[in-house]
Amino acid sequence: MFEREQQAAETRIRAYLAGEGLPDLDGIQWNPIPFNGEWGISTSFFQLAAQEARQTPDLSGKRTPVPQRAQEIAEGAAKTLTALPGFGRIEAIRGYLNLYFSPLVYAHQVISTVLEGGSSYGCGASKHQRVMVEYSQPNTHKAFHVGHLRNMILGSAICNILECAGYEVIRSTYPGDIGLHVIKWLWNYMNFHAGETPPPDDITRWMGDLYAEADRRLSQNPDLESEVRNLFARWDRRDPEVVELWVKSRQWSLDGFEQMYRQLGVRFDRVYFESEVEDHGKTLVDDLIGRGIAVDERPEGPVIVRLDDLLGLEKEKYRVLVVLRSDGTSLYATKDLYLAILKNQDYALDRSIYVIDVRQAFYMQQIFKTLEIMGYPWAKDCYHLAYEIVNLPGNVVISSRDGTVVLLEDLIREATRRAMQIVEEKNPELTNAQKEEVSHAVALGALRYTMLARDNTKTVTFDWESALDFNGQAAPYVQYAHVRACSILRRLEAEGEQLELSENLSPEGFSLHPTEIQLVDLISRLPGEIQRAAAEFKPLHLTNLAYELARAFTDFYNACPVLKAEPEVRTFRTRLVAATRYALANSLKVLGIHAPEYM
RNA sequence: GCCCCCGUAGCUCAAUGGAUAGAGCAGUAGCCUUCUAAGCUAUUGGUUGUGGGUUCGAAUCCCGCCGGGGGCGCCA
Repeated sequence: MFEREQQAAETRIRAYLAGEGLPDLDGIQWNPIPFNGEWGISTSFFQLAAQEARQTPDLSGKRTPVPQRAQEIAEGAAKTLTALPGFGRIEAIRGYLNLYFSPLVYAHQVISTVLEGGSSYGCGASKHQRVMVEYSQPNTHKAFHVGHLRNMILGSAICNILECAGYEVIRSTYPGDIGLHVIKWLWNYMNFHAGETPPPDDITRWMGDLYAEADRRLSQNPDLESEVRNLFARWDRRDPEVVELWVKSRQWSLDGFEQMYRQLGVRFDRVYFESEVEDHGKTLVDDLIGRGIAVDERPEGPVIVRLDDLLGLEKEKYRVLVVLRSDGTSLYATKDLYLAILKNQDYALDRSIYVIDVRQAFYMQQIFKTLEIMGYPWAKDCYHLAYEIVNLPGNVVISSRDGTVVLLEDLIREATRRAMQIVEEKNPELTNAQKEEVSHAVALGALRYTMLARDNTKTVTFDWESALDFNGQAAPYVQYAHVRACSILRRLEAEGEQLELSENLSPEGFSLHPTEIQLVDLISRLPGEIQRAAAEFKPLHLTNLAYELARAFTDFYNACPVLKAEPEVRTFRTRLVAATRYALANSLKVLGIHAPEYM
């Protein structure tokens, strides 16, 4: 945020190094000083000292050790950095050069920047790049369970983060609306549930129940398999009766999904149906055979792409990708290859992100490599954002077959119920509508935060107790800090006070409390952390920052009264509270967590 | 057999190659005439799985080993 001042310091340091005949650095690496209570940036000279030692051989055998030499350089640099605008104290310690900002000057600068940016503080300028994020690939006609949750939460958060960072984001979803599971469902419906419609507020459970029932009937009585095969054949002929029911029941599923998407803050700009890309995928495979990329082993074998052979690799790496079954029916690969092409045709993408669990990592590499071999230059801009799966305690994999599923709607309902209990207890004077709003924000926020506050590569173990734990390092703590900030501002307004948020112009009148400096420091990091989270696809950086912000604000809240402060201090703190509220609200917003004004 | 991921406090997890490895939970002892106690304070807790290497400096990068999980020609 203070590039100008930093630049000035950098120029002076490099001038000093040149004057001393020391090797020049490509650029100076600045880090925040990792101690509380003061605020500044630091750089170290170990690298420089080590480089110097390498360049000039030590003949006497009594050269200064690197750490000590780094300290000498730091001290020398510190001496030349007198009267540096914007900085107060300067110190050289243990090889590090620490430049401390003049707290009030910078605090004002940070706060003003936040208040000007308002609800868009933290977001970056447009990068003029268009990126598609595909996430949520549920099967229609089946249940939605907590295993799907991480994908949706991660995908939607990544979209928000990329958007805030300055990318144009296209959110896409890829429902599995065809296949054996759909036929089974249709068979069960036609034979045992004809004419029924799903309960409007519990569609997905009903759809899932009917699927489970179909599965049960068929496994209990293998003779019925032929009926299902028969129905599949009718579907293949596009029998109008079957197609009509398929369209209608698919819509039920989609309506049910939409209900959950809305609650979870998930939305899409484009829906790609599996049914939409299947035929084109098969045509594409023909094309691949014609071009000699794919080998047609039918009828004895499937159509395959020998990736290692095509790439001339000695050691196995990409192996063999099967792109069409020996009976000519399609596979995931058939469709995924065409889908990738379609996405680029539709939107001329600069990047294409796939949010899919890590078990598909190898498969995704095969797909991208095949696209590269096909000659698509954008293949290198495809990226598989892999995340680890959600397990149940004892490393039990969630499976609808084993009956280990926790339905998403049950989880959301239970979380909301639990949150409502706590709201009733903590804040009974709220209206019923307010309680509803708060418990929803808390429950969904807690679920989202827990999922996002874990590195993508780490498995999540789902258990009810920790999923519904609203204490400690969790969304409600951050939300509560936001509520307190809102509360202070509300009281100021209620006192008839004009919220004096314009520049406070007497920076000499008082000094800042350490909690204020800490808070300002964290607020100033939001734009950088958003860029980092976008670059690394890690919402974790923002859950960390949001929590630290909340904690810093709570410390400030306990240490620094606002309403009862002296007028000048009170004005400063009011501005600081207003800035904190934006920083908290904005970081929660990109995480897809609602920031309530009361709770 | 080959490839990928993980291993940090009793538990769940953090930590751009950088200064004293940090939080939460659980435990113990306290704090509501105060801007909301969904909070705060104090306190306990570590050979960062293990052995080498690179580096001025390694939880972080490289190699080996141990333990756990996942993937590898017609599942999705």
